Amino acid sequence: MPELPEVETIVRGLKPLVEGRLIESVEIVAGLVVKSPIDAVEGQIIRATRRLGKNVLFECTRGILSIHLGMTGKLLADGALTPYTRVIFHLNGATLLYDDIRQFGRLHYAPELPQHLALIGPDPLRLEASDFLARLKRKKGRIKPLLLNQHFLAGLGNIYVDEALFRAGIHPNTLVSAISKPRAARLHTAIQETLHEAIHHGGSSISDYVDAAGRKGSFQERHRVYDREGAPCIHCGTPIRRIVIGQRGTHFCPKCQKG
DNA sequence: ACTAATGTTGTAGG
DNA sequence: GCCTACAACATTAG
Repeated sequence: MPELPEVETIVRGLKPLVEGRLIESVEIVAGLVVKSPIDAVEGQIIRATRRLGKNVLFECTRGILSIHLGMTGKLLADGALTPYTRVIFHLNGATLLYDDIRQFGRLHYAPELPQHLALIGPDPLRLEASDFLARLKRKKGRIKPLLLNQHFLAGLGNIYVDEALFRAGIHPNTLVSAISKPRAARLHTAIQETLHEAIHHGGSSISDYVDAAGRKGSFQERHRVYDREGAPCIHCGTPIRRIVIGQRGTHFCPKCQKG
């Protein structure tokens, strides 16, 4: 569910509500999502809250609590408990809930940034065009699975890859080696513009996503291809097509996005 | 009943 | 080592 813009929106909402607070206790309702002894954060203060790719990081007094929301994870400040509440963080003066229907999310605690997070790729919003081009040049295969790979760039998911490729006029099946330099530069711009606009609109709420206050985003109303199979392309009117690439549903305009 | 869903990871094969 | 396909994880919605 939550890609970079959704996680960014959650972190921005959470920041003023949790930073500086003491984690008094942690209640693990369902242990499936908990991957390391996170109750070690009890008694620690949340010094900073930030996003790393699609992960939410809570930098505490003596270590880092990292949360990946999987497909249906939610972090809710002072929300109501549901049948899907998996972890409850009791803070001094606030409650933070981790809700997750499918339980694909993961919570970790460690004194240092865990290896699986230290190895992810750069943030697409902080990546210069020249660096993006240099990284692309070293890769083989098709562009869509590459953009979904968190070791290449950290934060893009299925929605924003389809949207960015549409804006750049690139067919999702295109071999990376066949993308010209100007076209790759256009892709870099398209990725950043799409992410910035999505953050501005509070992310995309397709089915589950809500921010830390429980509010939906509105960027789904501005999707140009994602979840628009059969609907007319905003540029040429051609029906948007849906195919499968790399085992993921892929949406594109067959006229505006040629190989 | 069947399929697909905003994600990641381990395994196997080319 | 790199890339791809597939299954698995658990649950809901159409």
